[in-house]
Amino acid sequence: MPAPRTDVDRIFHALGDPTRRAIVETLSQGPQSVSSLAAPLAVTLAAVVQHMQILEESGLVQTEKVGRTRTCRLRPAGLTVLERWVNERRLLWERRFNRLGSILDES
Amino acid sequence: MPAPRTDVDRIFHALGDPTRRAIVETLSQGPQSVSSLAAPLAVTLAAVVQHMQILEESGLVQTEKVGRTRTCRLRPAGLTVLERWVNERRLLWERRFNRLGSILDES
DNA sequence: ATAATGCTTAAGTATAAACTTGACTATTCG
DNA sequence: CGAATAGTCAAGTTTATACTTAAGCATTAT
Repeated sequence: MPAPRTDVDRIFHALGDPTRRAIVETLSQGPQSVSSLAAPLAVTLAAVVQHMQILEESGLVQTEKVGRTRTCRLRPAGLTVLERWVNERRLLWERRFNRLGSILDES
Repeated sequence: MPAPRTDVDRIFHALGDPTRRAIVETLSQGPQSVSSLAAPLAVTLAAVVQHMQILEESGLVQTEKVGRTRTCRLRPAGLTVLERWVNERRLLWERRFNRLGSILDES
Protein backbone atom coordinates (compact mmCIF):
# COMPACT_ATOMS: atom_id res chain seq x y z
CA MET A 1 0.00 0.00 0.00
CA PRO A 2 1.43 3.32 -1.05
CA ALA A 3 1.69 5.95 1.65
CA PRO A 4 -0.87 8.73 1.29
CA ARG A 5 0.43 11.79 -0.49
CA THR A 6 1.02 14.71 1.80
CA ASP A 7 1.00 18.39 0.89
CA VAL A 8 4.77 18.44 0.92
CA ASP A 9 4.79 15.41 -1.36
CA ARG A 10 2.52 17.01 -3.89
CA ILE A 11 4.31 20.34 -3.82
CA PHE A 12 7.76 18.89 -4.36
CA HIS A 13 6.44 16.57 -7.03
CA ALA A 14 4.75 19.49 -8.76
CA LEU A 15 7.89 21.62 -8.73
CA GLY A 16 10.09 18.72 -9.77
CA ASP A 17 8.96 19.23 -13.35
CA PRO A 18 10.70 22.12 -15.16
CA THR A 19 7.63 23.06 -17.18
CA ARG A 20 5.49 23.37 -14.07
CA ARG A 21 8.20 25.36 -12.35
CA ALA A 22 8.30 27.69 -15.33
CA ILE A 23 4.54 28.14 -14.99
CA VAL A 24 4.88 28.98 -11.30
CA GLU A 25 7.66 31.43 -12.10
CA THR A 26 5.47 33.16 -14.64
CA LEU A 27 2.55 33.25 -12.24
CA SER A 28 4.68 34.88 -9.57
CA GLN A 29 4.62 37.96 -11.79
CA GLY A 30 0.84 37.95 -11.84
CA PRO A 31 -2.22 35.92 -12.81
CA GLN A 32 -2.49 34.52 -16.33
CA SER A 33 -4.89 32.54 -18.44
CA VAL A 34 -4.07 28.95 -19.37
CA SER A 35 -3.46 29.76 -23.02
CA SER A 36 -1.22 32.74 -22.29
CA LEU A 37 0.80 30.48 -20.01
CA ALA A 38 1.04 27.94 -22.82
CA ALA A 39 2.13 30.44 -25.47
CA PRO A 40 5.84 30.73 -24.54
CA LEU A 41 6.14 27.04 -23.67
CA ALA A 42 7.19 24.34 -26.11
CA VAL A 43 4.15 22.20 -25.36
CA THR A 44 0.52 22.09 -26.42
CA LEU A 45 -2.34 23.73 -24.57
CA ALA A 46 -3.61 20.31 -23.53
CA ALA A 47 -0.31 19.59 -21.79
CA VAL A 48 -0.52 22.85 -19.86
CA VAL A 49 -4.06 21.99 -18.77
CA GLN A 50 -2.72 18.74 -17.36
CA HIS A 51 0.11 20.52 -15.56
CA MET A 52 -2.40 22.96 -14.17
CA GLN A 53 -4.41 20.17 -12.59
CA ILE A 54 -1.31 18.95 -10.78
CA LEU A 55 -0.37 22.47 -9.71
CA GLU A 56 -3.85 23.08 -8.41
CA GLU A 57 -4.01 19.81 -6.49
CA SER A 58 -0.70 20.68 -4.88
CA GLY A 59 -2.13 23.94 -3.58
CA LEU A 60 0.48 26.05 -5.32
CA VAL A 61 -1.96 27.54 -7.76
CA GLN A 62 -5.57 28.54 -7.60
CA THR A 63 -7.71 28.84 -10.71
CA GLU A 64 -11.04 30.37 -11.51
CA LYS A 65 -13.01 30.10 -14.71
CA VAL A 66 -14.88 33.12 -15.97
CA GLY A 67 -16.61 32.81 -19.31
CA ARG A 68 -14.40 30.67 -21.45
CA THR A 69 -11.08 31.63 -19.89
CA ARG A 70 -9.53 30.16 -16.78
CA THR A 71 -7.40 32.52 -14.77
CA CYS A 72 -4.56 31.03 -12.75
CA ARG A 73 -2.92 32.73 -9.81
CA LEU A 74 -0.21 31.79 -7.34
CA ARG A 75 -1.25 30.79 -3.85
CA PRO A 76 1.45 32.04 -1.47
CA ALA A 77 0.33 29.47 1.12
CA GLY A 78 1.78 26.81 -1.16
CA LEU A 79 5.16 28.50 -1.08
CA THR A 80 4.90 28.72 2.69
CA VAL A 81 4.70 24.94 3.01
CA LEU A 82 7.90 24.71 1.03
CA GLU A 83 9.58 27.41 3.06
CA ARG A 84 8.69 25.68 6.30
CA TRP A 85 10.16 22.43 5.09
CA VAL A 86 13.44 24.12 4.20
CA ASN A 87 13.64 26.01 7.48
CA GLU A 88 12.97 22.90 9.48
CA ARG A 89 15.76 20.96 7.72
CA ARG A 90 18.20 23.80 8.22
CA LEU A 91 17.18 24.21 11.83
CA LEU A 92 17.69 20.54 12.63
CA TRP A 93 21.04 20.59 10.87
CA GLU A 94 22.30 23.67 12.69
CA ARG A 95 20.91 22.62 16.04
CA ARG A 96 23.41 19.77 15.97
CA PHE A 97 26.27 22.21 16.12
CA ASN A 98 24.69 24.17 18.94
CA ARG A 99 24.31 20.98 20.92
CA LEU A 100 27.88 20.06 20.13
CA GLY A 101 28.87 23.55 21.26
CA SER A 102 27.06 23.09 24.55
CA ILE A 103 28.83 19.81 25.15
CA LEU A 104 32.15 21.44 24.49
CA ASP A 105 31.26 24.32 26.84
CA GLU A 106 30.65 21.87 29.64
CA SER A 107 34.10 20.29 29.39
CA MET B 1 18.80 20.62 -27.72
CA PRO B 2 17.62 20.35 -24.16
CA ALA B 3 18.28 23.36 -21.96
CA PRO B 4 21.20 22.88 -19.60
CA ARG B 5 20.21 21.81 -16.13
CA THR B 6 20.63 24.55 -13.59
CA ASP B 7 21.24 24.14 -9.88
CA VAL B 8 17.61 24.91 -9.20
CA ASP B 9 16.60 22.31 -11.76
CA ARG B 10 18.68 19.60 -10.18
CA ILE B 11 17.62 20.46 -6.65
CA PHE B 12 13.90 20.42 -7.38
CA HIS B 13 14.27 17.29 -9.43
CA ALA B 14 16.18 15.63 -6.59
CA LEU B 15 13.58 16.56 -4.00
CA GLY B 16 10.71 15.57 -6.26
CA ASP B 17 11.30 11.95 -5.35
CA PRO B 18 9.91 10.91 -1.94
CA THR B 19 12.73 8.48 -1.21
CA ARG B 20 15.36 11.12 -1.82
CA ARG B 21 13.45 13.60 0.29
CA ALA B 22 13.33 11.02 3.09
CA ILE B 23 17.10 10.68 2.81
CA VAL B 24 17.56 14.44 3.07
CA GLU B 25 15.23 14.52 6.05
CA THR B 26 17.28 11.86 7.78
CA LEU B 27 20.51 13.64 6.97
CA SER B 28 19.22 16.86 8.47
CA GLN B 29 19.55 15.09 11.80
CA GLY B 30 23.18 14.33 11.14
CA PRO B 31 25.59 12.51 8.82
CA GLN B 32 24.98 8.86 7.99
CA SER B 33 26.55 6.08 6.00
CA VAL B 34 24.87 4.86 2.82
CA SER B 35 23.88 1.53 4.32
CA SER B 36 22.43 3.07 7.50
CA LEU B 37 20.38 5.38 5.27
CA ALA B 38 19.17 2.37 3.32
CA ALA B 39 18.20 0.32 6.39
CA PRO B 40 14.84 1.99 7.19
CA LEU B 41 13.93 2.40 3.52
CA ALA B 42 11.96 -0.13 1.51
CA VAL B 43 14.57 -0.27 -1.25
CA THR B 44 17.88 -2.00 -1.81
CA LEU B 45 21.27 -0.54 -1.04
CA ALA B 46 21.97 -0.25 -4.76
CA ALA B 47 18.93 1.98 -5.16
CA VAL B 48 20.11 4.26 -2.39
CA VAL B 49 23.52 4.53 -4.01
CA GLN B 50 21.80 5.72 -7.17
CA HIS B 51 19.73 8.25 -5.26
CA MET B 52 22.88 9.45 -3.55
CA GLN B 53 24.52 10.22 -6.88
CA ILE B 54 21.59 12.42 -7.82
CA LEU B 55 21.57 14.12 -4.43
CA GLU B 56 25.28 14.78 -4.64
CA GLU B 57 25.08 16.17 -8.18
CA SER B 58 22.32 18.50 -7.02
CA GLY B 59 24.57 19.92 -4.33
CA LEU B 60 22.17 19.03 -1.53
CA VAL B 61 24.44 16.37 -0.10
CA GLN B 62 28.16 15.97 0.21
CA THR B 63 29.80 12.58 0.65
CA GLU B 64 33.18 11.39 1.67
CA LYS B 65 34.52 7.88 1.57
CA VAL B 66 36.75 6.68 4.36
CA GLY B 67 37.81 3.09 4.29
CA ARG B 68 34.88 1.14 2.93
CA THR B 69 32.13 3.37 4.24
CA ARG B 70 30.84 6.51 2.57
CA THR B 71 29.58 9.18 4.91
CA CYS B 72 26.85 11.50 3.64
CA ARG B 73 26.09 14.88 5.09
CA LEU B 74 23.70 17.68 4.24
CA ARG B 75 25.07 20.75 2.52
CA PRO B 76 23.12 23.75 3.80
CA ALA B 77 24.11 25.69 0.68
CA GLY B 78 21.78 23.41 -1.26
CA LEU B 79 18.88 24.37 0.96
CA THR B 80 19.82 28.01 0.51
CA VAL B 81 19.32 27.79 -3.24
CA LEU B 82 15.84 26.45 -2.59
CA GLU B 83 15.10 29.11 -0.03
CA ARG B 84 16.16 31.88 -2.37
CA TRP B 85 13.90 30.54 -5.11
CA VAL B 86 10.92 30.53 -2.77
CA ASN B 87 11.66 34.01 -1.44
CA GLU B 88 12.04 35.42 -4.90
CA ARG B 89 8.69 34.02 -6.02
CA ARG B 90 6.97 35.35 -2.97
CA LEU B 91 8.64 38.70 -3.30
CA LEU B 92 7.58 39.11 -6.92
CA TRP B 93 4.07 38.09 -6.03
CA GLU B 94 3.75 40.49 -3.13
CA ARG B 95 5.48 43.34 -4.90
CA ARG B 96 2.53 43.40 -7.26
CA PHE B 97 0.23 44.44 -4.44
CA ASN B 98 2.62 47.10 -3.23
CA ARG B 99 2.76 48.57 -6.70
CA LEU B 100 -1.00 48.42 -6.93
CA GLY B 101 -1.12 50.14 -3.53
CA SER B 102 1.15 52.94 -4.76
CA ILE B 103 -1.03 53.48 -7.79
CA LEU B 104 -4.09 53.70 -5.60
CA ASP B 105 -2.31 56.13 -3.27
CA GLU B 106 -1.62 58.47 -6.15
CA SER B 107 -5.24 58.73 -7.12
C1' DA C 1 43.74 -16.47 5.21
C1' DT C 2 38.78 -16.45 5.25
C1' DA C 3 34.63 -14.30 5.96
C1' DA C 4 31.76 -10.50 6.37
C1' DT C 5 30.79 -5.75 5.44
C1' DG C 6 30.11 -1.64 2.56
C1' DC C 7 29.76 -0.11 -1.48
C1' DT C 8 29.90 0.08 -6.72
C1' DT C 9 28.58 -1.00 -11.41
C1' DA C 10 26.05 -2.95 -15.24
C1' DA C 11 22.05 -4.58 -17.32
C1' DG C 12 17.54 -5.27 -17.60
C1' DT C 13 12.52 -4.51 -16.17
C1' DA C 14 8.54 -2.22 -14.82
C1' DT C 15 6.03 1.71 -13.83
C1' DA C 16 4.99 6.39 -14.01
C1' DA C 17 5.13 10.82 -16.25
C1' DA C 18 4.85 13.96 -19.91
C1' DC C 19 3.15 14.81 -24.15
C1' DT C 20 0.41 14.42 -28.46
C1' DT C 21 -3.59 14.05 -31.39
C1' DG C 22 -8.29 14.39 -32.27
C1' DA C 23 -12.90 15.08 -31.03
C1' DC C 24 -15.86 17.95 -28.38
C1' DT C 25 -18.18 21.86 -25.51
C1' DA C 26 -18.89 26.50 -24.22
C1' DT C 27 -18.13 31.23 -24.96
C1' DT C 28 -17.26 35.46 -27.51
C1' DC C 29 -16.63 38.09 -31.81
C1' DG C 30 -18.02 39.95 -36.41
C1' DC D 1 -25.94 33.26 -37.67
C1' DG D 2 -21.12 31.40 -38.56
C1' DA D 3 -16.26 31.56 -37.24
C1' DA D 4 -12.80 32.00 -33.99
C1' DT D 5 -11.22 31.43 -29.29
C1' DA D 6 -10.47 29.00 -24.80
C1' DG D 7 -10.47 25.17 -22.69
C1' DT D 8 -11.62 20.07 -21.72
C1' DC D 9 -11.38 15.09 -22.18
C1' DA D 10 -9.87 10.50 -23.66
C1' DA D 11 -6.76 7.53 -25.75
C1' DG D 12 -2.52 6.18 -26.99
C1' DT D 13 2.60 6.82 -27.41
C1' DT D 14 7.03 7.69 -25.88
C1' DT D 15 10.39 8.71 -22.68
C1' DA D 16 12.23 8.97 -18.17
C1' DT D 17 12.67 6.98 -13.55
C1' DA D 18 13.05 3.99 -10.00
C1' DC D 19 14.00 -0.30 -9.05
C1' DT D 20 15.94 -5.01 -9.01
C1' DT D 21 19.37 -8.69 -9.43
C1' DA D 22 23.85 -10.31 -9.89
C1' DA D 23 28.60 -9.85 -10.04
C1' DG D 24 32.71 -7.66 -8.41
C1' DC D 25 36.09 -4.99 -5.44
C1' DA D 26 38.05 -2.97 -1.53
C1' DT D 27 38.26 -2.83 3.48
C1' DT D 28 37.73 -4.56 8.05
C1' DA D 29 36.97 -8.28 11.35
C1' DT D 30 38.03 -13.09 13.06
